[in-house]
Amino acid sequence: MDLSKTACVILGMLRLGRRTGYEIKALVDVSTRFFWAASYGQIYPELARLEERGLIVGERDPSDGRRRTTYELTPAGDAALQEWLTSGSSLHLELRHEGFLKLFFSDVLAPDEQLDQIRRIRAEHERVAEELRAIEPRARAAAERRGTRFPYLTLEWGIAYEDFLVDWCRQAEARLAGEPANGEVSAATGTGS
Amino acid sequence: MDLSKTACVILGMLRLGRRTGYEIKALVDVSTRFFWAASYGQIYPELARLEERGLIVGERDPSDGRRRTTYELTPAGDAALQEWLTSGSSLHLELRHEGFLKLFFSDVLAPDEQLDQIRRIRAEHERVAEELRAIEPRARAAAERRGTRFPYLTLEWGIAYEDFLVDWCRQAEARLAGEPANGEVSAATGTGS
DNA sequence: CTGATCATGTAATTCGTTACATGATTCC
DNA sequence: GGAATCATGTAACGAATTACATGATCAG
Repeated sequence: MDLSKTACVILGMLRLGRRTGYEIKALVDVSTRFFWAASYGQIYPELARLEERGLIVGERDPSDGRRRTTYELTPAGDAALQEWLTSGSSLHLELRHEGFLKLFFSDVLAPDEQLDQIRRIRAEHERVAEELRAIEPRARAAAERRGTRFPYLTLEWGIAYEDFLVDWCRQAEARLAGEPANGEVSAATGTGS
Repeated sequence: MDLSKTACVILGMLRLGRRTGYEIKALVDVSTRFFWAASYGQIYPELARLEERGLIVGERDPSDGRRRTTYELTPAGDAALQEWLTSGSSLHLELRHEGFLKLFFSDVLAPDEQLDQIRRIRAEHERVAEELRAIEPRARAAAERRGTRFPYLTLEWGIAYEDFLVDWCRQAEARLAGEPANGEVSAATGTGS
């Protein structure tokens, strides 16, 4: 079938109910965004392609004036979603983390700047963790209303994930602050393995 | 200065010593790849641009036959690297995780397929964790040889990160296997909070 | 009546991967 | 001699963001 990942996101979101492109984008922004983002520039063209392929159907709201098209899955679209979900093909996995990239090269910095580097990473993840916790009540309500379980589970994961990163930073900061900048200062003590 | 992230990777790698494009790519593949990847299609054009801007200089190996150009930082390149490292501009942070995307939509699957979904995520991270552990001895040796600390620290992070993901999956699997598919079967017990 | 939100779209650009082409050298 | 590795590049493509343009509706 070769669907783009954006197409899969759209099919998945429509499986939860008929929606406009605008609504899909808004949903993505409070749910999958943290592990799979999507922008208008991807969503609208993809909606057109999916309709052309018969995987979704759009219905133009007759109340003309503000134009508005809600889409829903066709049986073929539902099948395509199921196929993607159950196919064992290799999972796209990609991380781009500028904070750790900077940290990787931080040997050339002064000790206090090195610490700052980690603190900045931590601040970033504290911010995201907060963002996720702000979403949590809504997600819980949606789960009960819709009788779904996995959107909430992935949110729990997101919170645990951000908390892990924050904790790791804290520990690294402590280690870095505790140990001398490099082996030279207290070479006598020796760091055993 | 507006450098591309690929440019920053190159400057950082050259800061560790003079290298060819090929060597930079090989280094990236065993170090930053896990949080910042780069391909030949990015590296070679970027090397040309950086030389044009005077941030690096290439020296063509005179032993012609196999052509080979090693690059090193200019003082301007070194300054540009420092500036990027210490600038407080917002950090690019992006995750694309198809496994969790599938998990998000997994309410439509049968219970055993739901479990498989998490197992596939876990298998993936177990694989990466192994990969990182295989790199560890080389990284430790390189750290001692070069007297650097942060490349090794980020590797430690990578291992802890993958281990965290594996653990989370294991726990989610246990929860999912333990609890009935949805509230209907044993609604009497009630899931407190 | 004004700003926020709903709503749809496109164009330009950037970023990045993949595949291919080429050829030398080194190790077995 | 042949396979693996070293080495450099480019062309085509795909993925994604950003900025822009447009306009309706709704809440205050």
